[in-house]
Amino acid sequence: MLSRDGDPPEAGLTPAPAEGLNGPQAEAAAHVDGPMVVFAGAGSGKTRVITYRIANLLAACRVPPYRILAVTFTNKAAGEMKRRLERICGPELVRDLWVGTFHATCARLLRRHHEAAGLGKNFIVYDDDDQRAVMSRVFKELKIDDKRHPMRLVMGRIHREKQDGLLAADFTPGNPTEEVVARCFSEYERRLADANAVDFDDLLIRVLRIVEDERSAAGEELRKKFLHVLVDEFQDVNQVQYRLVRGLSRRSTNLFVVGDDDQSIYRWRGADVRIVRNFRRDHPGARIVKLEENYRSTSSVVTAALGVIRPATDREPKELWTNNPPGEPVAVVACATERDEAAFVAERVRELVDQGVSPADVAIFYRVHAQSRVLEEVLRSERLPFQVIGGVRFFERAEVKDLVSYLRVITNPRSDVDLLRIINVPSRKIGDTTVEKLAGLAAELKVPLFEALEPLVRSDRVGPQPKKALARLHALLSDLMTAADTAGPRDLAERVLDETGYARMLEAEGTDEAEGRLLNLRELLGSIEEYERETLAAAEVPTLAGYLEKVALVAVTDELKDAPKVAMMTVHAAKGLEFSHVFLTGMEEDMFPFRSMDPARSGDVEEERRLAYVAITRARARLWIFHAERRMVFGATKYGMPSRFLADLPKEVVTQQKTETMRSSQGRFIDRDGWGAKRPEASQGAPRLSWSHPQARTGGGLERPRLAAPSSERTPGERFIERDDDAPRAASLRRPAPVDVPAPRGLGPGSQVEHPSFGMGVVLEVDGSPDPTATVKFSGWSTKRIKVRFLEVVHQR
DNA sequence: GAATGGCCCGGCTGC
DNA sequence: CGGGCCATTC
Repeated sequence: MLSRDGDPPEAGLTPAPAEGLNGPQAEAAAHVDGPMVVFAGAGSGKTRVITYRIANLLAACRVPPYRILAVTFTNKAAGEMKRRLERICGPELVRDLWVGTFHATCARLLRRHHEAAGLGKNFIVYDDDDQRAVMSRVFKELKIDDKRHPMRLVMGRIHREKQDGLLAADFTPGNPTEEVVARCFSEYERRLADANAVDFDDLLIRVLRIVEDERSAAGEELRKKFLHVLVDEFQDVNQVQYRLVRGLSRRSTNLFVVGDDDQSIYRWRGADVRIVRNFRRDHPGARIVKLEENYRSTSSVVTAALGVIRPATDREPKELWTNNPPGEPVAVVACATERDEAAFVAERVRELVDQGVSPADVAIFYRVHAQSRVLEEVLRSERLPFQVIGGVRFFERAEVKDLVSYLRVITNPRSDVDLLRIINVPSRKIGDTTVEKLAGLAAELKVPLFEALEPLVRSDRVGPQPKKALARLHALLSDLMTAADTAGPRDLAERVLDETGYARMLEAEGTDEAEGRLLNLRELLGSIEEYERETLAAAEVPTLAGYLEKVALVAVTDELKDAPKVAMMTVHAAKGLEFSHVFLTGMEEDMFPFRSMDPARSGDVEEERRLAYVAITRARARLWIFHAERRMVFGATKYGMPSRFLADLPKEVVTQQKTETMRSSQGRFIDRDGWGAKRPEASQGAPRLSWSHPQARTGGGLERPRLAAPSSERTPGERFIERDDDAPRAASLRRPAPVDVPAPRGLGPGSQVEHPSFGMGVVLEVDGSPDPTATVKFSGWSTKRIKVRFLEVVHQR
């Protein structure tokens, strides 16, 4: 259960056993040898099982924490699991556990083994945006016509290859289009390598390649490192992730996975349900446990969920049940428009809040982000506090990315896309022409753009004005790089804002928009500060690289704050969460199940069905499901009939309702029953377009002031940054071990030291030899014996 | 070299 | 409907 801390059990519901676990749960937590798969139905307490299993491994089996790896689906889930474990086992043991997402875990392992992966130490992680920027440079250089070969298709293809663990060298083109893909693929790879950067897929593939390399010493270390590997949400792993955990657990054979094939909703990004279904086949002798009792929801909700999932084909046989009382029926609400829908939602939320329900116990789900806008507008006008998860994400905002790019250039000057991003922001009179000349020279010299700056200034290829501008930029960045050696991440960020003139540029603008951007930057500084605090609290050294890594890997759900606000998110983002009151909007054919315009990407109705199941099972006590007669989709009015999934809801647990608007307009497109309605024929057309309701108006007076005063943009609804308890423990990057400095005298037990590969550690003992060796306990690693001269002393005892 | 306005095209879910 | 790209203009 990933609910917020301290959630009280709903009135009338049986809480999960307070102490100990029920039969199957206990079995899953206790049998600690060999492979094991747990089929855990929604709300059956799987997080609890994993948590207790780890506690058991630590306390009863005395497994060293740094030899346990637990892979979670989000950073937030990792943080919550750690917090729960701390309460059971105490912070000492928990600190050294490896708990994190696939990506965060791989990033951390890759810091240690960057050499085996052919990466520089301070490699950075490129997000989608960066990947696109790189690829558009590739297209330019290879002179590929974006019309004939749309970039997103090329990138999509490469992405799919990489999800199967394949790189450019493994790709054999079979047709002219693939020919183009192949060329882009290798050029893209080359550019990332030159930039000392990896993308999300690389993060996993690089580690996988090391793990699967029989001859590599690093591979051997990784294969031996973990005595226990546990994976949550196993139904959503892809082939690369599966091979990874197989490799990491091959020696120990202690691979423990928990999943629910009914909740597999990420096939579109490479997840493969067959992996969990075939687990037994792939692991002969694997123990199987099924958790089928739902502790979370009322029986009405469970019954509704079962109705939706039962028609699904090809499921692992299992039967979810609950002892909980029926509670309130599920309300299915017919609405006229999306605005009508939003108004009804807001009204109900208002009632709940007035009755004393915390807004934090309420969530609004939708299939696609685009649906959130109207809901936001109405909730804002009702002064209901809310937070939108995902959508235009904080770290994707231009100003935030700008500052992050500055910081990345400073840690890793080889990153061309970052330099290009900020080369003329704020305006320095370095335009396209100059940039192209710089790129040309860099290509000739075979150096990164940054290193071509000085040569270009010395050359006579550019005029005196650009020369001056380029020289100034070079001096500015060099200064900041020097400053990075001593200043902490937060101070450095502040200096960047100040010395680059970025802050001044925004202040000078004086618009509300600029004001908002400044506010976001301040928030970014706040997040760096928080990172510093958390890292120090964990007795580690905050580094810019550590922060940047964290930034790159925040997941949407990590953004959910513990705040008394209604949470609004896509159903995908809702996975793993639970709320006492849930509003599920947009349950119409073509919307949910979603149907893409592009027949090539026509969705998978089975997956949509599972998605609906996930949505329903998030609700503990009350669930409302909405469908609207018509809805504005991409600027055009679309008429939708109720989703087929509504017809699968058992009638006995459902009440049907209509909004006020629907009642007054006699629900003209919905038959009396509410479902099985026909899509209105075009011939019925004319009157419905002229039909007008004050709320149905588009364009008049209800527009949201998009760039309006930032304060009103942020409250009561706000988009914000993550608060993540799982700070990565990256080694210091800009401080090489002081090889020629004599070992500090008096370095005794208890001293805090830092090592470039292993990160922070505590000295247990030091021998008295002329070139002393220290025994050091590193967080996340076993105790190591290391020459003192390779250690940097952080705190001397 | 920068700023502005028009136009086209995509149009989901996300680490 | 909205973002990104291009052409035009200062």
